[in-house]
Amino acid sequence: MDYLAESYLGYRPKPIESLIGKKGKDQKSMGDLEPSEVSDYASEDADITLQLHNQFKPALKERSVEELYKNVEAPLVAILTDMEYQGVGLDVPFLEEYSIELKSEAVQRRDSIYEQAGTEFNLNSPKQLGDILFNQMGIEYKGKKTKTGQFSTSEDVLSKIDHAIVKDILDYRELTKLQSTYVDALPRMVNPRTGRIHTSFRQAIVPTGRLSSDHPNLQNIPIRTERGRRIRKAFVPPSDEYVLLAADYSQVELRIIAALSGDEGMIQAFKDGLDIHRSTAAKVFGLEMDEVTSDLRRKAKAVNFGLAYGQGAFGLAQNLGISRKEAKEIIDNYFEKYPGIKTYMDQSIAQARENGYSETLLGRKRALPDINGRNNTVRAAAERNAINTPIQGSAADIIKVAMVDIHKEMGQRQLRSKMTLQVHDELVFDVHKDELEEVRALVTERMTGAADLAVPLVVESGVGSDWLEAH
DNA sequence: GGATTGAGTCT
DNA sequence: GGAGACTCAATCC
Repeated sequence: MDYLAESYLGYRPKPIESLIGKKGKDQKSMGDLEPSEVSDYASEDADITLQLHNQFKPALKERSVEELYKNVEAPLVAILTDMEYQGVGLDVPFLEEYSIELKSEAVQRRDSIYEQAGTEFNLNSPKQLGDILFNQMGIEYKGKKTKTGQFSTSEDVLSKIDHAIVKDILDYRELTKLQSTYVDALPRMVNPRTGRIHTSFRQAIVPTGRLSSDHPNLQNIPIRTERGRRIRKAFVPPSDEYVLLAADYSQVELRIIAALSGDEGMIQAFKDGLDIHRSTAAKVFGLEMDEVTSDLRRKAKAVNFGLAYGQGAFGLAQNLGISRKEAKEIIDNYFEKYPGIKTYMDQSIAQARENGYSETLLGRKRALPDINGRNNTVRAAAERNAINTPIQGSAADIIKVAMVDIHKEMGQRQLRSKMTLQVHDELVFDVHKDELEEVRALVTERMTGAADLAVPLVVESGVGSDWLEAH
């Protein structure tokens, strides 16, 4: 190889260390190279590829992740490429109309704010806004300062203030966020050749194994508020011969917690197909299922949710606006009723401490060098990673397996339908109307069957002429 | 002009 | 003082 390259092409192979460095921050990826640093010669590329192979082959074996690589990550590369090429349809005229609507609303809010402040200023500057509200207008400030010593004007702080100007500010923020980040930005990203939006899915960014998406990020399209949701109406199929299919895993992270922990109570709740938050509330607050109020269900839901992140009493209290004492009681009660989960979380930390890493369902590993550190804050963060990584990462493993299965089967059956997006627990497809029932069944079956856990995996799907309808 | 900060969007 | 991302506008350097 070296001989051929050098003698026939006058090329001297570069040692691989010059490209990837030995370790840590010295590492350089192909993406970091200037165009002038990238070879014009296929032989040099091939040589570099071989050297990378020689580096990574033993490294994969060392970490026992050859199967994960061979069966999941490597096949996924071409699938993501297909999805990126396929792109998604965007209804540009719809967004152009919506932009005008948002703009006129925002202007009304802005003028109202200036009038109440008695002055005009840069409303988009948190620094100027904080000065106006808490110095000039004399509104009482109850939050904590930012790390640069400024007043925080975050939604968290503002929403606790009872003042008309604050409602206008929060409204203005929502309107301008939607407009600048989505409604105006997305049409500019339409590829002139395809007339569609082509995101980039990145496979090696997130330490837990999730994908990320950028240029544009299609994994954070709004859904929570009414104004935000409307943006999803702009995501459309390629023609009227197609519809959108959206399929998502129901409560996948909580199911993974149940399965990995082996907690009998939570496993049984999922086997029985119960409303898990209601079931949790009944257990924790000592009630029958039909005695659970919406407020108690909300609290149980917050605990279930915070669980996956290693959240403590402080965080739960903050989240629910209750006292630390009450939050602690709820959490203590929770672990008493779900003892398997408490044990599992302690074990997750203990195992990470012994190994120096956390591990997912398919053996993906995340190094946690700070897990034995002396700095309490840093160590606590590593302990939360030790809890969260197997949960978030196993969910990532599972949907990736489903994507590989579905893509393969769709290819073998020569279907015209295409997978277009992945949003962590959801897959989106352009589906030809003739194939709708076949694809819906295939997707549901493969997603459901992507892992064999102690609890069932449940998939919900919807169909529509836009992304909002498909949900 | 690039990097950082504060804010806000998603799972 | 809850996990993981990306983007925007203002501001800093």
